[in-house]
Amino acid sequence: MKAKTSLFQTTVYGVTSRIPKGKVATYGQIAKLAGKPQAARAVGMFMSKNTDGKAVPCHRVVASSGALAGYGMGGVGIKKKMLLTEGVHFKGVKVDLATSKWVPR
DNA sequence: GGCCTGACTTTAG
DNA sequence: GCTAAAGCCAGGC
Repeated sequence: MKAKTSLFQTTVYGVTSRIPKGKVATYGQIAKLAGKPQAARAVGMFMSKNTDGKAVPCHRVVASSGALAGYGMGGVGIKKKMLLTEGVHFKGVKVDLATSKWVPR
């Protein structure tokens, strides 16, 4: 079979899978690493279409404000819970980017 | 090939 | 700090 994964999707998935445990990245950050700093929406779409939750930690991807955008596997509630379990700090209903934001190298 | 939708981001008030 | 509007990207029909 042929993987219909486009170059952009491959890059986005690669970057997302690189997010370490206990850290979170923003859509804009992933988009930028993918080569399209303005493709944050497209990144989110791939996540929504993504069924590889085991290979791609889409739950570690949040909005630029640290707020959880969404999760097609149970809702942001489950997403938040997973992040908390991994050691991500939360600032109310949002992620504490000050201490849990992923810094790509 | 064109239009609509979507897990976004940024700027302005 | 919050709300509203505009902009950009890719997928699906």
